[in-house]
Amino acid sequence: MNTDEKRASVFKEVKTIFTAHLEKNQLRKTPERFAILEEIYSRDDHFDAEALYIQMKNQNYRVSRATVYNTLDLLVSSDLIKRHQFGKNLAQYEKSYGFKQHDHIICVDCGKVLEFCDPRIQEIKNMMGNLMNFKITHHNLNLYGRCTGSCDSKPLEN
Amino acid sequence: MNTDEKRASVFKEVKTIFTAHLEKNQLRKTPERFAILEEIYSRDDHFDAEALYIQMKNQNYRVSRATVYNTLDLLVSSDLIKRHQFGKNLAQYEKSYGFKQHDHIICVDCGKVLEFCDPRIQEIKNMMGNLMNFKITHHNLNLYGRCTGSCDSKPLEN
DNA sequence: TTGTGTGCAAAAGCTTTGCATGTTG
DNA sequence: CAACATGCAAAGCTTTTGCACACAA
Repeated sequence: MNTDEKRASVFKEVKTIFTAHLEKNQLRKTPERFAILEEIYSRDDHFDAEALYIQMKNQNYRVSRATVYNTLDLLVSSDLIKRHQFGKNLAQYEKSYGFKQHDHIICVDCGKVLEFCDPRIQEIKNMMGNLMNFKITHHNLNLYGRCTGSCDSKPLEN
Repeated sequence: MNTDEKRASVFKEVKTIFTAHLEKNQLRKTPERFAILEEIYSRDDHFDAEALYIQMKNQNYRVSRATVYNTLDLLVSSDLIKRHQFGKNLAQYEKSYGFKQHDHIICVDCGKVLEFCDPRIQEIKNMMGNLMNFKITHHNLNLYGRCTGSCDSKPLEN
């Protein structure tokens, strides 16, 4: 299966999941919602709401920011995307279906974001959930630092 | 030593640290900066910039939001306070001097924030720093879930 | 005295909301 | 056709910035 075929197949699956979620919550299956889902799953890496909005506009898809924000919330509820705030007042999102749960290392100089997995996180979640009497649903672990050598180490403006 | 004496002694120490930081960076030791530091260390728990600003105002201390934000940045640089974003577009801060490094469990229903420590985090930081060639400076680990029973489980408005 | 810090208000940036219109079920 | 979703623009909220004045060094 080539990349395009794989993308098409993944999109079919997430569309099914999203449809189920909409039906379960008696929400409407509008073309905008599926167009946004498709746009997100056609790209890689992290993005913010404005970037997604611009992307849609660039493809001459008529959509409003309100709908983008609304749909992002729905997709987070559906567990199809994840929302992050890497220390700034700007929400970042990433698609999550079919990807292993992972955490992030962020370079405070160049803003680069790498991903990693560590099974100890799950152990901590289980243990702390029991200890504190919490039903843990999700988590965020961000490690911040400087990527020695591999970035030019110029501090970011924003 | 009673609570007030302890507070006074802690404030003396953080004042020394802050003074050193200001001098090292050739910044001015203004009364506003120390008043804000004192206000922060006279209270417990997490707070946001606006709450701090209001607190100062309520005590008839004449200070501006600009100065509050400026000073919060300085205190973060001095490692005297920590900045968090618990999933919302609002920075939260907490004093950190004299407190053990810790992470947070947040109830998504009632907003309650608990703290915990786990030595495995440090191991993960060391391991990932080496693996990814990062010099890790700090991290955030937030566990989100529902505090079963202990909260009234009414979802928060904001 | 000099230039950094402050207060104030305006501006900026991200997100939400109100309202009229469109469209799903 | 009735309720919900959308588009658009305005408003909301947190944070930043510009400018004149104050004050630390």
